[in-house]
Amino acid sequence: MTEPQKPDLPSGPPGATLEQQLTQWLQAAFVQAYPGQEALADQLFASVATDEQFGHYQCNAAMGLARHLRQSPRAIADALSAVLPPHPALASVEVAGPGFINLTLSDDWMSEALAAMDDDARLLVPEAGKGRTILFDYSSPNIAKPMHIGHIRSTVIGNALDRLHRFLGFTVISDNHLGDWGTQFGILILGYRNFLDEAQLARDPIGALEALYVKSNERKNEDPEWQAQARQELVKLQQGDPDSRALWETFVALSMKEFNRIYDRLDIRFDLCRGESYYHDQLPAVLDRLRAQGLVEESDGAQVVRLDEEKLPLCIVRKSDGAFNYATTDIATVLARVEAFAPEAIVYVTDERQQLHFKQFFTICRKLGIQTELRHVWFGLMRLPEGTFSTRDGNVIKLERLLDEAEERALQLIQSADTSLSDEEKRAIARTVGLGAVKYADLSQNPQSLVTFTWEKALALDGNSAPYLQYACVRARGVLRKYQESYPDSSGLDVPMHVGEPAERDVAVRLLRFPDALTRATLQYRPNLLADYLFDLAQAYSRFYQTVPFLQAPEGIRESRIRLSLLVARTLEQGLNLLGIQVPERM
RNA sequence: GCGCCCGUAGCUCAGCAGGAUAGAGCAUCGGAUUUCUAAUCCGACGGUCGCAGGUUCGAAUCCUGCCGGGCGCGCCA
Repeated sequence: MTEPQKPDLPSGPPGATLEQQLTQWLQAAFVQAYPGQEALADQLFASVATDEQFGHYQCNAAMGLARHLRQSPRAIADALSAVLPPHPALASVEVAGPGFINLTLSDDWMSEALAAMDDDARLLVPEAGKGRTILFDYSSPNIAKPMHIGHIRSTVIGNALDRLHRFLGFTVISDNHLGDWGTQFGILILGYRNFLDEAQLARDPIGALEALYVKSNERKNEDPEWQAQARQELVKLQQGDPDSRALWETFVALSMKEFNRIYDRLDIRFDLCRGESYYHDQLPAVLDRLRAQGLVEESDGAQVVRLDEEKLPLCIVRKSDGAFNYATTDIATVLARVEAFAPEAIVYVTDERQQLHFKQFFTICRKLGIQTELRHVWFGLMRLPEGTFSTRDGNVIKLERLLDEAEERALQLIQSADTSLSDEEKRAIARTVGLGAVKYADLSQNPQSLVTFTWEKALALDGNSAPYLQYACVRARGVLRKYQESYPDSSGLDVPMHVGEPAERDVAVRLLRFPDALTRATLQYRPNLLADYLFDLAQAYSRFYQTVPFLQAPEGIRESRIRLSLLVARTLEQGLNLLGIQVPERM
């Protein structure tokens, strides 16, 4: 359930992507050429050619089918190409090597397809998620602790998945499941009552709360009496003691104020912000329900669910001291979400350390008869070159400091450039560029790889980075301005999209891959696939920009290239926006 | 001990529904600006895809074992 799935790309028009159309076309031919072998048809699919010397798309299925059909791959490829009807998109279909079927798009078709893309607000991306509801659970920081760089992946990746699914037409509910309940509050309240530094609280609320927690927790670890008092405080809070409750509300309010400031800065909003406390009073009912299904046993005083059949460790659903823990809360949360929103899937975005927990609690949910797909999208832990960071070791890097630093570096770069921009404009650009760089650094790599944080990498402003993409976009838009200055009397851009020069064709072919790249990135929960695509498109466009004249080109071609540039700009901007990254007007 | 993940160029990483000579960025070196934004482009250099087996016409990609690293394994979330 936590494994990445094959993309369940919708098949067939209306609203099929180019790869889907070509795949259908190949499969139909296969069924015709090999009646009675329909079961093998789904082995045929079109994919982007590995090398453009072979064409734009290819189908490699003949080699794999040879065994099943007891024919040579070459014969199969030939038999297929013999029955393949002409395809409007293709200039040529060629069998090569051992049995590759190479497909080359026709310039005329690309020209028309680009015009259609230009006319389409969705850039030809099908609404694969229309009528479907999905809930995303991401970010989920802990109250009374600062957001540090360890929170950025869940927040940024989760938000990108959220935006991507919305664009595909899914009804998305984003929910920030705050860590706002549990044992830590007993410790914190006790610390507050004994060590409070009011001046610090006024100056730096979260820093003050964090310090209180650390100090109180240290005392707890060496002083059994203190530990007992902390437990007392927790019991008082959970029993609804007004003083305790008021303190807790203060902690939550102070933290949320800070979190919201950061979310605003990150350009992230949640539909819901239901922390663990929201489900607190539903926990006894969850235990009852587990008991009613005969799932609960007692072990060392705790209530547990055994998962021996699934070869998983047992899961504690109520501690020996009578308190509930996170597993029970998570089950309650699923039950409440299913009842309130009836989503077809609930997706959790957290780091890899929680994999076992999710396997356990997903299994229990299935035992309870929950049908909703539960999926854990996990990513590798972020660490520092010297090792894992932790609040205790005091080596955390706060998220805000990272963002400040990113903006600062972007600002320095702008200052050193010769531009006519005002200081205010420069600061605005630096904000967009710096934030984009930080987000892109996380979104452009495979989520599952472990990330070793370095300032240099997180803040890179060149190469495969957000500023590169933003810059390509800004330049692509800029040509329109120049064109209008140079040709004020032009009759407009209502011209056919010309696909002639190799550099122009490279851009055209890539533009038309946008629907496939976006759909795949979304349905596989892998924003880095979209980032890869955007970088590839931006590179192709930069080459085009550098090598092919626009304003000097003959009339007609000139307008076509402006139009192509604008389409590139729209595509890049749409893609970046779906990653949560904005594009400045100038840079 | 058991489980999950990672190991690809000097560095950081893509690629992994098996496919044609293994890609990019950074770094290094050499070029390009009377012309659309040089935060750019072109070229060079650079790899026994951790090791060893296996499956296959074909393996960086799938399977097994080993080595190295990260993380997890009943009252934290």
